[in-house]
Amino acid sequence: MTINQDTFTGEYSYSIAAKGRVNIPAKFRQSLAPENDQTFVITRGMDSCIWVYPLTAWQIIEDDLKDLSAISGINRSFIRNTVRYASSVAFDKQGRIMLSTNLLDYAQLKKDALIIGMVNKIEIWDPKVLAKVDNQNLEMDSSEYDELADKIIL
Amino acid sequence: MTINQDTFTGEYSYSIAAKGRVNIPAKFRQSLAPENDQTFVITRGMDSCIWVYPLTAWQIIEDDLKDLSAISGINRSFIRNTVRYASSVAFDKQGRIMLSTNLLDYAQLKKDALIIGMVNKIEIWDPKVLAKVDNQNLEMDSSEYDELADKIIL
DNA sequence: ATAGATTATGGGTGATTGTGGGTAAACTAT
DNA sequence: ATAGTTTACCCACAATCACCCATAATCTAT
Repeated sequence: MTINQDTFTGEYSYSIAAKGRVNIPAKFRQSLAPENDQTFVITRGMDSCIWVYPLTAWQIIEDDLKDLSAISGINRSFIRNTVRYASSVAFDKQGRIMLSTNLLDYAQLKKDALIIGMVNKIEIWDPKVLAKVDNQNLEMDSSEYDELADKIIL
Repeated sequence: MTINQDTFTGEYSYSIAAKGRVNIPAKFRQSLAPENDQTFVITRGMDSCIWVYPLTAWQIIEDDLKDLSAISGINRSFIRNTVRYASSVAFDKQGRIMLSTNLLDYAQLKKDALIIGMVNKIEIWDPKVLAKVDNQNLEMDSSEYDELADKIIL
């Protein structure tokens, strides 16, 4: 039973085969709404990881970007940086997607991959890289964390 | 599976053959709507790059330009600079288009070309030139950038 | 506990794509 | 008109990718 359509939670660890393919957890595939055509959009995340969006979610982002005029230089570089590394991928019969070497390098992925549900999107991490980032975040001032706690009631 | 008709994302690197031909990435060719007749319009970009539009998208731009009054000097020079270097090109059986030496010089293209999907259009860059422009943008005031990021939630 | 179904992971093959070059037609300039 | 140059179109090869099948591991249900 899935919680919500196009909503992802939980952590899964998979291995990346020689061809650069990773499995999308079965649960995530099931919660992907049918109108996505078994297709995700993968791109660079803001941390050293890969972001994976359901196709329809990404289309909304694209529509927003289309409204930005290219006459403004800021708009141009924003658009460029946002879509530059994005590409759509459908998963194969075994439920895997192919990752480009560009994205693999960016996320420092080698053999093992950690796949994490991030509500509206999915993140793919190298386990060691994520551990490092986690430690850094612990050292950060926790006041910002408290601010968030006011907004979201757990 | 393409994301949207006449919509382009992702980065591809190609080489420019001796004849000044560049490949249009297969994915871009597939997402080009059939009514474009395999034809693009290429012109100078506002950065040091080449802009590539689907034919039908360019026709809309031309219509918009027609509505600008020629009484204003700004309008006249805007129209002139926009249209001056534009020409339509169809890609050959291998999916390549020919670039004029004029455009090649303008974008400082030599051997390698970086092709970037910019949602409604395509950009062709020399890798080094783009790297330089990227750095400049990083140094720019980021407050406007943050504003955009607030509007478009990734 | 066992059988059946589902899931994860590996490999193989044909089709597609990128890239180089070749040839004939079209265009330019003397 | 003719020689030289450019352009359009075609073919060929190598590398890559999409698709299919096979097997092992895991989960589900009785």
